[in-house]
Parts: sequence; C-alpha cells; structure tokens
Amino acid sequence: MKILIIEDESGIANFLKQGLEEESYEVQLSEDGAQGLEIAIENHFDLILLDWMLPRLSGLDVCIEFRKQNKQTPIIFITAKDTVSDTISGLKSGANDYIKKPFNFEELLERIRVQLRPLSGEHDVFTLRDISLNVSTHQVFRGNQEIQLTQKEFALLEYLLRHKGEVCRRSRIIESVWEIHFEYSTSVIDVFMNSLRKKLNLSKSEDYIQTIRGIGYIAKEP
Amino acid sequence: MKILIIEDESGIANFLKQGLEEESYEVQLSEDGAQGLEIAIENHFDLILLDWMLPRLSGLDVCIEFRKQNKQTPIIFITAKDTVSDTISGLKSGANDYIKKPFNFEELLERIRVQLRPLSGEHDVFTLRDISLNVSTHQVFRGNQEIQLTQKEFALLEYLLRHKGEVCRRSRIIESVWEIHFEYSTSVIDVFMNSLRKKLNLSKSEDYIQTIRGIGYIAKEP
DNA sequence: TCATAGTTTCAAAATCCTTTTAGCTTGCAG
DNA sequence: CTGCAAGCTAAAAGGATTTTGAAACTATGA
Repeated sequence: MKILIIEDESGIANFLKQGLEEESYEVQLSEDGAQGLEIAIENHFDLILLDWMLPRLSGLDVCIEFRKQNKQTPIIFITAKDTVSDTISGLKSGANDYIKKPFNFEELLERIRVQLRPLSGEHDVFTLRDISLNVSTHQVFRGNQEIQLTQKEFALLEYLLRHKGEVCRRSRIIESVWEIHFEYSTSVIDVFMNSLRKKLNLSKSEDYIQTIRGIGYIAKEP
Repeated sequence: MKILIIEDESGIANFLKQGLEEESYEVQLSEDGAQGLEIAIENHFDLILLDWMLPRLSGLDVCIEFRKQNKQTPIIFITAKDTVSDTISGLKSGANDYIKKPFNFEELLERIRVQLRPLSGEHDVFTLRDISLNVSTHQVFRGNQEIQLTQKEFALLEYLLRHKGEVCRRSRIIESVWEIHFEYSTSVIDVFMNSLRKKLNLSKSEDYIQTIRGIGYIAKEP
C-alpha cells in the first residue's frame, strides 16, 4: 500500500514516514502543497496524509484541486487543534477523515486502516432524506434511530435507494432482489413494501417512497 | 496523576512544575539523569517528562535503562530544536512522544493527555454495560463477578466488544477469531455464542448481544 | 500413556423470516 | 357513480437459520 505524506514540518513528516514504513506501507514525502498536488495527480497512491497548513498551496486547496481531477484516493487531514472547526467543514470538500495534532500513532494507524478497508470491500452509504442505509455494516437509520430490517426488507430498500429518483418497475425489483428471471406472478413485493413502510414509519402523506400504480415504486427526495 | 520531570535547567523545570500543578497533576523534579532514573524506577509515576541533554546520564540512556527494567510508563522527550532528528530515533528506544523547545504549554498538556488516556482504561479494557473485558490480564467481569472464559470464548467476546455497535458478519468473525481466510461452512460461531451467552448469563430480553439473522451478531449499548 | 479441558461437528428443536393466501381499500375508466 | 384491477394489510403456511445439547475429536500436562 502506497501512502503520500504532504507535510512541511520535517520532524512530523519523518516520524510518520518511519512509523508507517515499520507497518510496511510504502511512503513518499512532499514538503509543499503545489508540489504535493502534482505528485498526487501524476502517480497512484492508496491514501494521502495532508497537512492543513502548507506553504504555496493550503491543504484545503490541494484537496479541492485533487478532487476536481476526479480522483477518489482517500485523504486524511492532519490539523492543528485550533483549526479543527475549519477542518470539519473541509471534510465536505472531499476529505475522508482528519486527525488533530498531537496525535496518537496507533489512532492514526487505525484511521488509515479504516480508509483502506473499502478497497477490499465496498463501503457504500445510500440516503433518502433522514433515512440512511449502510451496505457494509448492514444498518439502516431513520434520523439517529436505528431500524432493524430483515434481509429481504434491507435488499428491497437498498434497491430503491440505489435507484433514487428513478421509477422502479416491479419486474426489475423481482429480478434484482428476488432473483426471479422469468414471468412470475406474486405479491411478495407488496408485502415487503408494507413492512418496510411500517418499520420506517412512513405515512403515505410523506411520500418518501411513492407507489406508481401499474408500474412499481419510486424513492424521492422532496 | 503523578508526573516526574527530569530536567537540569531549573528555569524550565520550575515553569513546568508550576504549570502542571495548576492542572492538578502531582509533580516531582529531578535534575540529572542518573538520579532521575533511580527515582523513576523506585517510585510509580504515570508519566515522565525527560530532557534530552542531561548531566551524568543522557535522556536517551535514561530511557533505554528504564525500559530495560520492563517499565511501561509513558515518556515524553523534551528536546532542543537542533536535536530533533536524534530524538525521532530516540522514540524507537521506547519513548512515546517528543516536544521541542521552545514549546507551547497548551500543546504539551495535550500531548500529556494523549499519553495518559490509555491508563484511564481505553486501551486494553473493553466494556459493554456491566461487562468488562481486560485484554492484558485476560479477565472478564460481569459486575464484580469474574467470569471464567476459554480462549475462543474470550477471543469471540473481544472481537464483538472491539466492534461494539457495529454489525459483525460471520465471515469477519471467522477470519479474525478463527483465522480462516477462505469460504468455509461451520457452525462453531453459533456454538461459542451459545456458551458465551450462558456463561455471561445473558437472557434474550436484555439484548447485550443481538443476533442478526443471515448476517451475524452485534454487541450493543442500550 | 491417560485424564482433562477445550474445540468442533452434528442433528433435533426452537425461532422467526419469507411466501402464499385472502379479504379489504383505493384509484381509475367507463 | 359503479365496477374492476391494482395495491395494501393481516394472518397462516412453509422454509430457512439459529439455538442448544450431546457426542466426537484434539491438544495439553501429569
């Protein structure tokens, strides 16, 4: 696994390099924002550790520019205590996590592992207003209330959220969720739609999931 | 919390002592390496602040000798700017962190807190309501009742508590606890879950550990 | 070597998820 | 407005997974 560290304080940079190399990561260093961005774009890394305060180009700008290139590499910000609140808003600019100085090395390792994990499995979260569905942990929340769903309920909701805003035909749902690939008449969908709406507490007036008579269903933002 | 400061410049030493005492740490001073080492070995401290340049025995040697005694107390080096790179290699000799002179007192406090955090039970002890599991002593308690667990039972509970609040898939549990890294069909997990629940006396209504049908298990706070 | 504790397999029983069934409600066309 | 088809809902039937106890197997130390 290759990690790029963009950090101007050589003390911290070398400490990180050494520590990460001991964990058998391949590490490359860069000391300023502009150069770091260039290296990041022209090479492949599995993860980038990015200091917030950098000469020539700030960490935030590096992150924004990098994402503009449509690069998905996870980015973890390294930030001083007093700029934490800025950083949190910075997460919206496309970073994946942040850690504040001074940090515990074990904690950093843990965060790196968390970011690299998705490479070996998917880590997808789908949302619909206040409903969120996490494929990898198999959890569903409405607000901060966790909702217990069974497998089929979960699969059905996942299908609808993956196609949020699109009309989902019954035939397609049956194919994807139930893996029935031939003409077949059943009302399982209705039954599971019903229990989904019950568990998620969706009244018909709030049309999170609308019925389209004769066709199927659609999950919709307002 | 008791802190030992080994520092020969009395100006800095007293400044630190005063500042830390205001933060309600108990502080003891020592002015040279050899004496400091002796004090450190013969008494219990929660943390040691160690100057790099010391008369009679250098900070590095103090650190090495101290660790030879098999002591785990966290050590933070205080180092002059131009010896930082030496210090980093010093971290390998068993120190936990370093801070360079001149330093910001707030930052030092933060680093001390980072080092002391593990002592307050986050590192080795995992809990779930009234259940606690201590990795280093290999003990498990429910309330103040100690529960005797076998290796596999312990490993399974440890895995669940380390991932408290997350859904733990059977496949992941098998990987981590049984180290089986390929597709494998067995019901060992179920059997051990069963004996765990029995030994810990977990009735099904109190859902400390919930079953997630078709997926795995989850350990949950209320 | 045997005895013991720990681990794993197996299969019956219990649980609860899925599907079918059937009566009821709703929306739409005539 | 009426009737029918589509969708909703509750409950029973059917099916799959998990729980559980017991037996078989394995490792360890006396």
